[in-house]
Amino acid sequence: MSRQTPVQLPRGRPRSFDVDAAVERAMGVFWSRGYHATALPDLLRATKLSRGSLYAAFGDKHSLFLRALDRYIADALTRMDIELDPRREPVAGLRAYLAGYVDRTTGAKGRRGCLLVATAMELAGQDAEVGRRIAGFFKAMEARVADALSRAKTADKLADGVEPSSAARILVCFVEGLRVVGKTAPRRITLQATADALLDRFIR
Amino acid sequence: MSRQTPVQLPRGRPRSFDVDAAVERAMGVFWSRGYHATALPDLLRATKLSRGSLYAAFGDKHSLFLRALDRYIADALTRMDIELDPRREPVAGLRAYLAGYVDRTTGAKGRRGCLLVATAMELAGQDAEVGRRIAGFFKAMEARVADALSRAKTADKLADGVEPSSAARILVCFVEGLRVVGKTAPRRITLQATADALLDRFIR
DNA sequence: CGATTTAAAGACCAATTGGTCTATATATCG
DNA sequence: CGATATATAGACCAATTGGTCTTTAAATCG
Repeated sequence: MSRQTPVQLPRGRPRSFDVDAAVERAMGVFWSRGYHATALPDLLRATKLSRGSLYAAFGDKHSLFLRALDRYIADALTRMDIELDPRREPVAGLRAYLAGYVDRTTGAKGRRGCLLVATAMELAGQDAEVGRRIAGFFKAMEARVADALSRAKTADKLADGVEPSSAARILVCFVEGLRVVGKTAPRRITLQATADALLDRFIR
Repeated sequence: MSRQTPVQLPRGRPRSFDVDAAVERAMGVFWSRGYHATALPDLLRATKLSRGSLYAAFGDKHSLFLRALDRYIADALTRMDIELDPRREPVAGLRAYLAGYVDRTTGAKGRRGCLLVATAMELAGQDAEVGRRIAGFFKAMEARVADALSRAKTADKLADGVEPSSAARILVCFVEGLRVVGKTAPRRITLQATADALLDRFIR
């Protein structure tokens, strides 16, 4: 028996903008420009909010950034949960996972980069809130990849001597490195071949 | 018969500070804080120069940054030239190369990060001068690693099916990814084992 | 309606930004 | 010495920074 929401229903003019959409637009700005290079006017333009509304809704620039980062991380983990779904064939899942990174690392997307990697480099060392999120993301990603590799091993699809947890760490470093190298817009075909070559070292 | 330097010897008070040392100190600041987060007073404090001297010697913040970046790149390439010296055994060279990255990715060094990766993420997409330097560095690194792998292959030290140029691209992505993951200060022993596991997939 | 709440617009703020310029001291030359 | 060149210290600048606050309009309620 689910209760109706117990909060007092608000009495005045209701909120007229979509907070999540605003976070998403702000995320886009931080993603393209980085934290320090993003100025308030950029965020106001992107969210189409007034200064007052933005500060009322999010507190300050840093809090809004954390919301945007959380959104980015959640999106990435959701994507991985689809690609590496335990009901799929694990090697196919790993291929999809790598192909996704190759895709995001090529051309304009590649040049735009990755909010997570950029944030790791720009803030993770100095900002504890950010640092915890970045570390948590890498851990979560590694766990998912390791799990997929484990299932591949169970299905006897892994090459001799490949240990899932170790190979997972290799793959995590590799894909994050892809995001770095992708800033110089290498050719898609090259990246895809590189990713394939790495995975081929792991599978039977 | 080498001529004396043909430039007019300067007539006034000679420069009394070491330009290269100033670049190196500035590099340290950019390295620790990133480009946008570095303010002029930070650079003046680090270089112990007055505003006037700094602008006279380097033009502006951006030019000084490029000098610092060039210095960082030159140092990195010099290091690689030693580690991957053709007169050394190539696999030992590759081990030294990876061990160097593991070392720089652990603990305080790891948390400080890598000026090159941070710059790639912060500026490479928007700043053409920076973009060219980053792309050039990755290309130079890849060439050196590929060369070492080629020599290893000639010495029949490579596992079956390992292609030097492809494996070099994998290693470049891997080490740059290490620098990203290193921002969350993972354990040295884990990173070393991960690097070893990767290299072991390539050698016979 | 009137009370309440939120929105947008923009004035306003102190602090900081990158950068210029002046004054003055100092070091080297012929 | 006098000319030349460079150093430092710091005043100064317009523009921008993140952030607050006030005003006014709109939207919902009882």
